[in-house]
Amino acid sequence: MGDEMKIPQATAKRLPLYYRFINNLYLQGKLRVSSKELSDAVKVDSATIRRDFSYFGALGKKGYGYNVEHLLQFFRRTLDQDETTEVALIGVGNLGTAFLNYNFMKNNNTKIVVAFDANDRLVGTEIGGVPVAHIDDLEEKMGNVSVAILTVPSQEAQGITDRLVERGVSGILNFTPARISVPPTVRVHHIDLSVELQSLAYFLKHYPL
Amino acid sequence: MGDEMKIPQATAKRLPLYYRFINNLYLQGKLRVSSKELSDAVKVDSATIRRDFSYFGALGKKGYGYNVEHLLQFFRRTLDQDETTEVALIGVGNLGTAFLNYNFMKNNNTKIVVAFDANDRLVGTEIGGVPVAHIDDLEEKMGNVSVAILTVPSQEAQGITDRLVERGVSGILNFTPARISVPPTVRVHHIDLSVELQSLAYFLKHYPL
DNA sequence: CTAACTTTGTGAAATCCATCACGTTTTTTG
DNA sequence: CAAAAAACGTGATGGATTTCACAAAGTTAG
Repeated sequence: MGDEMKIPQATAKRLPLYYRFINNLYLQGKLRVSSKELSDAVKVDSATIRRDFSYFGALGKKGYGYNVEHLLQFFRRTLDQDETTEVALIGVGNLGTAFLNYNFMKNNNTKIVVAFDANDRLVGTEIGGVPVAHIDDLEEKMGNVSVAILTVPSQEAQGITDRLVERGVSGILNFTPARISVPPTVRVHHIDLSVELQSLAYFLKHYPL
Repeated sequence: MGDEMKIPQATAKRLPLYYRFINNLYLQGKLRVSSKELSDAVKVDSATIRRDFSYFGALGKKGYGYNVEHLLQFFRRTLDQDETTEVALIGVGNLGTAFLNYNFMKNNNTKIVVAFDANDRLVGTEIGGVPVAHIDDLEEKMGNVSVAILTVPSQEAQGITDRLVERGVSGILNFTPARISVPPTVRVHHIDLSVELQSLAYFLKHYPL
């Protein structure tokens, strides 16, 4: 594993974005790309892109740019694109349903393999090709997925989280407004939709561009 | 307007989060709260919370903490909670529908007032209390909303964005994987669901906790 | 009232990140 | 082939943010 453990987190967060755009270029048949072109596409400063890539060594050639196929293969390896990460989704409400129907597998190595909900009307059905099980059977039916998407009502968030952690989940994408507590070995990414909307509104009013 | 234009962006992004938790405390009848307690609740370091608050002056009292009601009133003013920001939603697919059904107005000063889609079957209906209009009538029916939520297919993203910008929208919450181009006077926040999921997977594999 | 305790607000240090600026290498053009 | 242009990789810089750590001020208990 880790050749390079020293990649800045900010860089790591951009890698999947780079990967997607490089893949698009590849599909379009482009052979080479410069940091400037990539910058226009992903809206990240070209110097930042070069810096990001440089953490992995010299991927480009001076005066030429980057070879698209080479870059793509590199990112595929780095992002483990050949190995699918299996994901469980907890809470098949509006948002959960949207994710199940969303085709995450397009340019993506993550796949929702099972969903859980407390609503008996949903249990046993399939949504977006994913079977829905009862939340009571969580421990029994979640297999060995290590990542969970949490789209339950906030009140349930901590309780479910505790069960997920107990079951060995090591990453949680939390869409509930609740800030959940986990042991230090578990990573949580929060996506708080109303905070995003409110902070956008705040920026608009107080940080005129 | 701006008494203090010098609040760090990182702080500004946390304000809505603080607001929500302080509101919860208020509803629970708590009279005071320390930065340490708040830290446990929102999972932000207590020194960071104190620093954040300090940009607005001395909101607390040494040895005591912060008076919940006072804090709440302060944040309500600061975040313009009394003035609702009207929002338009473009693209009533799975994700868009989820947002329409989601009750954004709970502890929130933003409200989706109109939605647009190209599907004639949806046009004229109401979802989550929000009327759906045809995308062709965008200019005519969006009133003077200044914020838009973009949940259209990526291919449409740039075209719709151009029309929104032309119509005077100054903030866009972009849920499409496309990186849209806007003039420098328009603020865009990207929420890229598959990037979030992939980067979480990457962190899990490469940044063991 | 005093002593022990609590908690803020903030200098100072540390960290993290983005960007500039340019030497170097390669490509392209004439 | 020579000169001009393109574009990388990176040292250095500056800016933003987080965190430490502690004096000052207030609270609580006896």
